[in-house]
Amino acid sequence: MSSTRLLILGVLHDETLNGYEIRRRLELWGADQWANVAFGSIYHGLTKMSQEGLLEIVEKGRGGSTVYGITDIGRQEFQRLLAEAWWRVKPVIDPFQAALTFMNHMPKEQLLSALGSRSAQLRSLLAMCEPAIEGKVQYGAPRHITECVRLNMARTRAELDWIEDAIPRIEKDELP
Amino acid sequence: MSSTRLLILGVLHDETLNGYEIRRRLELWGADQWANVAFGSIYHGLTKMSQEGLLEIVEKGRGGSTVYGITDIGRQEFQRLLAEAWWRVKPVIDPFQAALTFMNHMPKEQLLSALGSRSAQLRSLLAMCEPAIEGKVQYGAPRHITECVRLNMARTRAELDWIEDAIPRIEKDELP
DNA sequence: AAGTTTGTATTCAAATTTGAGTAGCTGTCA
DNA sequence: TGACAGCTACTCAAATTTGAATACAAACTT
Repeated sequence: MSSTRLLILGVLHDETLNGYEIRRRLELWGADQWANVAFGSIYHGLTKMSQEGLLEIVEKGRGGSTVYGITDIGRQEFQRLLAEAWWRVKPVIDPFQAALTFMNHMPKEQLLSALGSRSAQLRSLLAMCEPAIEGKVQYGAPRHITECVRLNMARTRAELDWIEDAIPRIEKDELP
Repeated sequence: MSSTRLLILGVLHDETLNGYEIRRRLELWGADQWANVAFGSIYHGLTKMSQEGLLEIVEKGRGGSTVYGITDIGRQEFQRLLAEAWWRVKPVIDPFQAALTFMNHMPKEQLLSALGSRSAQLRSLLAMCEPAIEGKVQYGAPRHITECVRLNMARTRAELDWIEDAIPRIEKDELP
C-alpha cells in the first residue's frame, strides 16, 4: 500500500546493497521528501520481503554488513507495484491541511505570523531545489529524477500561492 | 506526529461524539483526501488519548455507543499540536513520486497510457470539487473548509500540469 | 595518544495504520 | 412478513512506521 516496498525493490533492481546504502540512495533521490524512508522502515521492509522471497540475503553479517539482492519473484512484484503506482491515483497525505481545517481556532496574529514563516520556509525550499533543476548538481542520480524535483516544486509553489492569496484575505477579515 | 490526534481533538473541541460520528465528520471535511482517518486509526486514537487523559468517556457503551469528550489537558494539547502544524513545514507524502522515480522501468507505451488515464482521473477529481468551491454545497461544514478544497485543487492542478508537460516530452523521447 | 566527533550499520519497543471482519438496527419491497 | 441491503458502531490481528538507542570504526583535534 505504501511506497516503501516499491522503493526498496526498485533500488535493488540492478545492484545488491545493504540497508544503510539503500536508505542513502533514497535520500539522494530526495525520497525523504515524499515517502517514509526512516531506517526502521527500510530494515523492516528488507526482513519482511526476504521472508516472502522477494529478496535474498547475498552476504550475511559476519562482521560485515547484510547485503540484499532482488529475486525473480521480487522483480515481478516490482513491476506489479510500479504499474499500480502509475495507474491508481492515490491521495497525497498532507499535514498542513489539518492545520488549515482548524484555522478558526488560531488568533489572527498567530495565523499571520505562521503564514509569514511558512512562506519564507517554502521559498527557501524552492531555492534549494533550483540548482538540481538546472542540472548543476548530478550526484549520480538518473536524469529523470529531476522530474521528481520539478513536480515537488510545483506542489510547493501551489501551497505558496495559496498562502500569498490567503494573507491579505485574513488581514481583511475575510478569513476565517 | 501524524495529524490524527490533532483532527480528533479538533472535532471534539466543541461537542461530544462517538468514534463513528467523528469519522463521518472528518469525511465531510474531506479529511480522507489528505489524512489517515480509517476507522481503526480513529478508534485507536480515542482509546489512547483517553488513557492519556486528553479525552474522557462521557457515555459508556451499555447498548448505546461510547461517546467521548475533550478534557482541559486535551484542549491544551490541541493548541500545542495546532501551533506545531501551522509553524512547522512537514513533507507531504506522495505515492506518485515513487512511480516517477522508476519511470525508466516502464515501457514508453504504458507510460503514455498511464499518464493519459491519470490526467483524466485528476480532471474529474477537480470537476468534483468545483461545486464545493462555488459554495453550492454546504453540508454544514464551516466556511473556511473550502480553503482546504482550494489548496487541494491547487496541488492537483500542479500534478496535472506536470503530466501535460511530460506527455509530449515522452513522445519525443526526451524522457525518461 | 587520548578524547571527540562523524559516519556506518543495525536493532528494538512503542505507536500507529491497515484492512477485514462482526454485530445490531432500520427501512423497504415483494 | 421476512429477507436482503445498507447504515451504525466497533473490534482485532497483522503490517508498518517512528524515534531512539546501540555498537563499532575512522577521522580529526588537542
